[in-house]
Amino acid sequence: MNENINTYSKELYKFQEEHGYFTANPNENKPRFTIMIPPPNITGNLHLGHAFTMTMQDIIIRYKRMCGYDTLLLPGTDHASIATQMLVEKDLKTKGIDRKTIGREEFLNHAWQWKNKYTGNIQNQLRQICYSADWSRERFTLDEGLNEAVKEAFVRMYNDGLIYKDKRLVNWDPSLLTSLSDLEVDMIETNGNMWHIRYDIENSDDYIIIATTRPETMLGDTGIAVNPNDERFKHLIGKKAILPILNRKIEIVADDYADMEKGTGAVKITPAHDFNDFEVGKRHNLKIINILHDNATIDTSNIKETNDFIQSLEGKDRFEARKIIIEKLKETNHLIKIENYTHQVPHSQRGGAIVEPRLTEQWYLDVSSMAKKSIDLVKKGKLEFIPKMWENTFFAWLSNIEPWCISRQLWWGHQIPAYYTEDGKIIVAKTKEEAQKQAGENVKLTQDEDVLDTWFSSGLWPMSTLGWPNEDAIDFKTYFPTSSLITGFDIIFFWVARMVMFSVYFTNKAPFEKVICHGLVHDEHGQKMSKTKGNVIDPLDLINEFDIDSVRWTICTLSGQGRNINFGKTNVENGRKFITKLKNAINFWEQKGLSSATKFNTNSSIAITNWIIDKMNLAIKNATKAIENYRYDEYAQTIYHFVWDDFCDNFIELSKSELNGTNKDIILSSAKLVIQNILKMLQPVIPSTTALLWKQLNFGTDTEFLFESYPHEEKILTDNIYDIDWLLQIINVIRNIRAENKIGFKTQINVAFKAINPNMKEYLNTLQNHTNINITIQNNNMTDFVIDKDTTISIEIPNTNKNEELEKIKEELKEIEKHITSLKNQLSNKSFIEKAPTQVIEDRKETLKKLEERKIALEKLNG
RNA sequence: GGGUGAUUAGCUCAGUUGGCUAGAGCAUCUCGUUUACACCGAGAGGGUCGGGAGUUCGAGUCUCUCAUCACCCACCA
Repeated sequence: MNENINTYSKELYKFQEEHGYFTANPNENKPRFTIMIPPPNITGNLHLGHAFTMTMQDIIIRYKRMCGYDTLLLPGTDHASIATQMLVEKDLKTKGIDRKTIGREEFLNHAWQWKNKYTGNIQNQLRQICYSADWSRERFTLDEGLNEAVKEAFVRMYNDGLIYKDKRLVNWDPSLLTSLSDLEVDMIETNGNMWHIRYDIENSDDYIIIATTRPETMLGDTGIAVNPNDERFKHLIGKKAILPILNRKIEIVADDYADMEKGTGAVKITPAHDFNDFEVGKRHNLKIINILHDNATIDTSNIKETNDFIQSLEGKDRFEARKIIIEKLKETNHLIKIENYTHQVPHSQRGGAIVEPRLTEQWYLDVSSMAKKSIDLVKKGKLEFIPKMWENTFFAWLSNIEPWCISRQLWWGHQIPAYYTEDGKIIVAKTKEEAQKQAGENVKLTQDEDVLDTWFSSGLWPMSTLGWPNEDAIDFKTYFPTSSLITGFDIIFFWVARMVMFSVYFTNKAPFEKVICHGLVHDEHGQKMSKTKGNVIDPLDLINEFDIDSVRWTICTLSGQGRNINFGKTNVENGRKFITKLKNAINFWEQKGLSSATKFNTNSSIAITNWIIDKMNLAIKNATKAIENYRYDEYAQTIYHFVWDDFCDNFIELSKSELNGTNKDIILSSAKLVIQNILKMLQPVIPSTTALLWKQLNFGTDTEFLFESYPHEEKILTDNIYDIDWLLQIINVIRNIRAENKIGFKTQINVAFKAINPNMKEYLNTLQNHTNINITIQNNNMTDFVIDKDTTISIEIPNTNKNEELEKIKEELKEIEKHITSLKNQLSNKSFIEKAPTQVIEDRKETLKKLEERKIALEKLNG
């Protein structure tokens, strides 16, 4: 029992993995239950959030395995194109290597090395948390099969006209030198300035003032927009303004985009560097002048109105140029006002560079129709979100979705299967050979340099990992669509929506039946975990400090339905306490001779064994309901209370006085059954501890314990169930009396007792002898060992001389009277009687009756 | 600006379709080593369920409204 559970856990897992216990078998004639891992990025080690989501998956898989399913928990990792490339580049930089000098191929070698290292770490970590995954089916988003799937998907969608190339503004990361999708851009509130700049009107003394947060973009201004209804500027529409410094003449146009309330009401238009301006420019045929290089330094080559000052800006960083231009505007008296201004500025999610809209040619995927289909699928109930509220989020995003920019100017990823002839013709094909065939033997082809957005391949994950595009693959036929997806709500857009869209498009089916969205891990006070706050908890540290099962148990108890999972070490301490408590309880039974217990037999039972079996049945019922509904917290809580309150505090205490008597074996056999079922119910959550106990108690083999069948409710003769709450009351009252030495205490317990209890007399005698307390039975309908329902037991301790208890009785009387009055009022209310369901009325009457009995009893004691 | 969710005991949270005196864990206080367990046991205190209004025989639960907080989406004048 003192074996180090972490060590044991590793050995057990190793054995089970090596013997293929986690391996799915499509040939078995069993129902299927499949979960795909949300593939972790190979950018680092697993964090606590991963531990949560993976443990939740594993719990349900282990549960289903016990329920007789052929389970598949498919593991794998994601190449995480942009994030990984960034880290590999950074890593190379520390070695003094620049990616551009070593070239694409060499760089990819480094990236693969990186991949192998981190995949290894991740695999080990998953094994350490007992993730019972089918490693024979492990996949990586850049492996051969997935490459095949990605190419197939791309070619098909291209041929269907959904994938196309387009030149338009795109979110550009000037640090990583790649395009980004809308989702990869974070708007961050930033303190900045609003500069008011005067633009003079051509051939006039008049002028117009515009406000901007990015004055350097004026180099690319080709117009000014005012609202057509704005009286202030109506007279200027159609006239030309003179751009300061450059003296470029730009047109003043009327456009609804100009908001009269915002800024000065007049807005400068820079079509090459602002999404809205681009649209305005298109409407009014304004020129597009690009003024930035790809790394966001000033590019003067497109500026016709150049001069020495402009020349001096060439190659300067955008923010430096901003300062210089502001100074110049001050000098020339064009700067009217500087305001402090907080606004949302787009930052790259990776690396944090400020994103610039940039005019480039990129590949886009038109997702509008698959988005619609995906929405329908959920609305029709073919795909269910748990909790349901996330469906709204899903709908909201999909119902106004823009074309998805899928190309990235990176090396690490799926290279786009598009080939160009020398005269610029595009051929899209899965292989170069195929493209060559289409182009003709002698045509020189070069493949598109770009790679695909990493989410393109993860979007295909549930299909590609099972063998798609080969729809006859045995795994695909057997395990697709999968059962449940368990993941954090933060990737509903990035990942879930994309998987649904692709799956709907290619198979007309949802890729899973249910999506379970859990909250994100925060610290114990609900604060986000971050390195700067110093509140990050490493799951491996936790496992070392406590143990794997305590951690898994804690994860289970905390996995509620909320948005935040508040996690503190105290939680794990409590988890460990629970497991210790269970071990101690089992230890008690071992000492009492559990090993010699015979098989539990319904026919030979006594009050307390029936009671505990009844409680056990209730626990099994509630636990099953909870886990079936993915209510991990309720699952854990149900078992917790059953083990701690019913099994330990009450059953053991009740049994103690019986264990020397004739009922010993009956009690031991019921204890054995209960322990077995507790271990089984806990196996999905704490697989190692339960397996070890299973072995040590000689219930069976520990390594195969995970295949034991999940407990079912045990049959009891229904007329033989005892309500022994009163017995517990007696025990506790006596303990309390002894504890507080309350001499002169009188109390009375009403018995709602359903049937014969053959041990009654013996039990009471034992208690009397042990405690020197008088126990008398009132309302004496008792013939020897029978207690009727209305029997009242009173306990009395001699030497009445304290009135502390009398005070308490008086207080309770007051409370009861209040309650009785309110119940009586309710029951005499005509509308209540007419409208309330009969069950409710009956319940109220029953309560009233009980209360009145209690009142009489208390009054007697009160004297 | 649009949306979603939250607000219940000192803290962290449960509370299924409205139904008996609103629960748990932790924390606090009192008492206690009795046949496993001090990683323990017995007990106690602590809540006008964010404010207000409405529907109902009955509201923590449904509707409206206000307030505060969190998150998501959109927005670089």
